[in-house]
Amino acid sequence: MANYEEVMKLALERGFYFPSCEIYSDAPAGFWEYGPTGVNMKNKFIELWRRELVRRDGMMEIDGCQIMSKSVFVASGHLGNFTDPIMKCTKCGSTFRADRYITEKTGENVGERMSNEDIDAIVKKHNLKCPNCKGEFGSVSRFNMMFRIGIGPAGEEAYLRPETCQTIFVDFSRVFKTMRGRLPLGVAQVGKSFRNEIAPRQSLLRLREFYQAEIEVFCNPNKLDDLPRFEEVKNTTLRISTHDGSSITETTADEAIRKGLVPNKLVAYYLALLIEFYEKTGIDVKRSRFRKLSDEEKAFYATVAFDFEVETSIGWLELVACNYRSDYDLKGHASTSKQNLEVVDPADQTKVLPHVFELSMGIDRSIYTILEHCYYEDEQHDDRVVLKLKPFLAPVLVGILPLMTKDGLGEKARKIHSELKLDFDTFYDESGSIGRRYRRLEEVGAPFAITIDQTTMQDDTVTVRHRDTMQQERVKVSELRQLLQNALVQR
RNA sequence: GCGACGGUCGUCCAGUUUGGUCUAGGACAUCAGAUUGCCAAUCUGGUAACCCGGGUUCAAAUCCCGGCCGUCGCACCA
Repeated sequence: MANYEEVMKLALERGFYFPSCEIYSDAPAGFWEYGPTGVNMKNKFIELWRRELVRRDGMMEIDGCQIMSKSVFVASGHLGNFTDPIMKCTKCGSTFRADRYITEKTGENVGERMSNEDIDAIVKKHNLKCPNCKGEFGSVSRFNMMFRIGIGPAGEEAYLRPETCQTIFVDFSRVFKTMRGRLPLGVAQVGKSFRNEIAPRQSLLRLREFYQAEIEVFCNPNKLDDLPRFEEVKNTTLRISTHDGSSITETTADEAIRKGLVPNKLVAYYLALLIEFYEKTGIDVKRSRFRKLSDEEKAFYATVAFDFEVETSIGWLELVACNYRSDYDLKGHASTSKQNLEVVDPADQTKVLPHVFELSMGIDRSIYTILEHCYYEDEQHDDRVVLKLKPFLAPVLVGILPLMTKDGLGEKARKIHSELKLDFDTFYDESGSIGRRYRRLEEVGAPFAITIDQTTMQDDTVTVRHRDTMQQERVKVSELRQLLQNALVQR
């Protein structure tokens, strides 16, 4: 079983990801870049997401801006709810969430939206001191996790979006009208989001700038169990856990509804699509769960929430937040923008403000988890490191290796390479021993290596070596294309 | 953001205690050549690093200060 350090080492050595601005000593934490292999794999991950979620369910994909006006975040609640009151000890510098600390110590109810002055007053009244050093607290200040941006010469207030979905909400009305939408309608988006985390940590797992793949399903709240396509997934297994993770119930989607574990068909349907998607990424879904969040854990906009979590070497890792956001967002944007965001449900010609169920996926965390779950040390063969990536996620699909360069094998291999390289991710390598070249390819997860030898010169066949088994078979050059194509389609 | 510990070739490590032979060493990786010709072989040669900035000193990888980053703990995680 791989651990975080081994994955990290592989990522650095093989160009999956590495720290941003690393040649400068003032490079801030929480920013990482994808290298050649990483970006290739990420693109393929997104393509799989498109195939298995967006196309499968007939969703519409948009690509919105990362900088959005202040009003958006007034409406979304991020400017109000996303600012935490913080107080700092003047002596030892320890910082605390003011509202939580006071409530815990005094039982007084301190809302996040209480003014700084009022909170200061409560601190004075109870004569609260720093629990670490008994020092005095300074006055309360605010910490907002959003990055503020000044637009144009006037520095007009705007923000980098803290979640991609806000562009979906503000675009919803136009997309629905112009694309002839019908509820329930999924609107999807891949892009970057930005959060000024206090303590970014563990490379791809908690970033300040990160990729999300979000799906917002707009639905008629009165028809959450009216979903014929639920039949497609009714037998799909869902693993649902209590909020503390103490027990996991494994049931079909159908049964999960009957047992009351999932509130309705719409939610069950999308959880099922999600788990079917993750199964195809190569993540071990037996080590996953949909954890039902308690009221305290839920985001401010969510009424029902499941976190899709996967077990990794550093514990359970949240990959997707599945929130039933009700009409929180559209209502907020409707009232702040003074636009009517209701739509007509053609089935009964009634107007309705759609509710939203979202699948908010962390791409970077998913990439990390795939790497960790696919990392394999083969003890049978000198502890060779193999990334058992699915062919359709592998940065290199096939390595093309002449056994040696003389006797025309090099030319022959380059010819085969040029016939394949436009349609497949290939890697040509003629340097060093054949064994070394095989091992290098395994480390970036290449499922196949084809070797050109003397026999090739006689009968136009090559050996195809399979990454996981190291088995080889002899294949006609003319059949390579079909073989590779089949591997990509296999799911 | 606080505290503890740490930061040397792509990776891992030696050197720091006691400043001087460090013009920074090794292993693996990588590149070139030779050799072999189906599983990290061998030989030869090469590329390649003291996190950044200041200070102390005749002399700093080594000591001091500040910053940045990392790991862990606390806190945080819409």
